[in-house]
Amino acid sequence: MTTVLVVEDDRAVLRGITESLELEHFEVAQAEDGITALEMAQETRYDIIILDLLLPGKTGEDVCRELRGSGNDTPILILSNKQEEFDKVLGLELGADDYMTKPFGTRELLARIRAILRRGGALTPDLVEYSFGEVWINFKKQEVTRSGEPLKLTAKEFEVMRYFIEHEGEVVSRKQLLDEVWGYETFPTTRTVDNFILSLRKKIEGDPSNPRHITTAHSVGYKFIK
Amino acid sequence: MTTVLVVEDDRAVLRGITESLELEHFEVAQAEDGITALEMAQETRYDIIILDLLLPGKTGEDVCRELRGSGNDTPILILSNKQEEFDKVLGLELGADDYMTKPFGTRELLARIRAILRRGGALTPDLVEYSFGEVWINFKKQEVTRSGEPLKLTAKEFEVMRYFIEHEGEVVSRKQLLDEVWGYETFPTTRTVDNFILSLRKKIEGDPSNPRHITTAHSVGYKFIK
DNA sequence: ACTCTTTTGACATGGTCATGACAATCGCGG
DNA sequence: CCGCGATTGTCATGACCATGTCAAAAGAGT
Repeated sequence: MTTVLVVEDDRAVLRGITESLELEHFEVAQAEDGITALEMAQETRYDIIILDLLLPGKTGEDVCRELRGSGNDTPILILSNKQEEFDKVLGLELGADDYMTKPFGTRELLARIRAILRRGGALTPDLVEYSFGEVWINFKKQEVTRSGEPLKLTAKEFEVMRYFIEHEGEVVSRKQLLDEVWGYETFPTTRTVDNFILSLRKKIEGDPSNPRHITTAHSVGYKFIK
Repeated sequence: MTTVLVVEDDRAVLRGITESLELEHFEVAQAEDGITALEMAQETRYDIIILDLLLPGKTGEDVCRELRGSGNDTPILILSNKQEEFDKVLGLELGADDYMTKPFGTRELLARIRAILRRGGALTPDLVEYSFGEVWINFKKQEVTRSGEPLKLTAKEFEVMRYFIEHEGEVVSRKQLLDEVWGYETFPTTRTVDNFILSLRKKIEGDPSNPRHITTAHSVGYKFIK
């Protein structure tokens, strides 16, 4: 079981991240301030630490530096609100392994976590190619064909598609999609999701009005079937 | 699969190098101090070792000398912060195969790694000549022609082109280009990339406003197609 | 100092996405 | 089996954001 320490003072974000990680079967520990985080990290060995920069008590910067100073080399993924913040920190040779600027979708967060963990050891590689029915998708090349015919997806459509594929056979709610693909701090209406479904169906389904792959789970969400 | 051992105590640099190498499909092992590095090198046979001179525990100099002393002839590429440092070391007949002074771009690092490996025998030769559509490029001679007509690319344009060619068919993000071609310690705005795309298109595309080879992947990056 | 290259900034343009209206469909209870 | 409310399908619209493009500033090399 992979253990993750999430350090984040914004409860909403903390909860969101935790839920997403638990959904992916990570074991999650939480800290809401720098001092607690340090204590926890020194006591327990986590596989990775997700660390917000802006924290009460001690900043994430402090936490990071003190951990490294005490010889702790747990991989750290920094969350910051602005690009510039991290640039500054990077200049200070903080010793973090990666960083993300808010807002971010959970998909990206998970991808980065997996990338970091993969560096340290063994973990499954990223999804590059996938096919179902008459459709072929190559995420690396951002190319899609249906029955051999190339078709165009937008960046976000690729992301939604990827999410569906990674959760093949599961019912995913609109909220889940919004959180995971769009990110916590953006609040489009659920109508937006429907529209992406619509446009995806038009593109990948043979008969868009009788979808076979992206099916509706009424009053719950959608389900992708290979 | 080519294996590389990177020995570097600055995490940011270590991470940068690791990512670049992994992006180029090398298998990367990491060490952050001289002692660990020695152990790893004696236990496993790597195709090449990237070795920072300034290390905690044992200096890169020590590591290099001890390896050679014990009969290990794995190619070594030295990284040093200053020209003088290496000059000193070179006088000591250290037995390294090449060296670079920081800061350096990833392109240069990769070029040197490939050069060293090629000497040893195993690795595809460098990209010397390449053609697509009406365009011929000779990287060694730094010459380009389109429909037989010679045209001039700047040094950086050559590098961007080379990166595109080496990643033909893949979508590459602006960030990726900045990291890989410009090097991880420079932070030009992303506008810079666009302008290089613009100027490359003007030069190599028959109809620059309808690019066939350097295509746009909206909100993601660009893609080179042969 | 001059020239060529690279970077930056400004503006125009086009694509993408979010929203709301309305129609169609579903599920549930009668 | 029918009807009603709730949910989803569908489309048109406008705002916004990413990119195309150019010009000028900054930097590098000679």
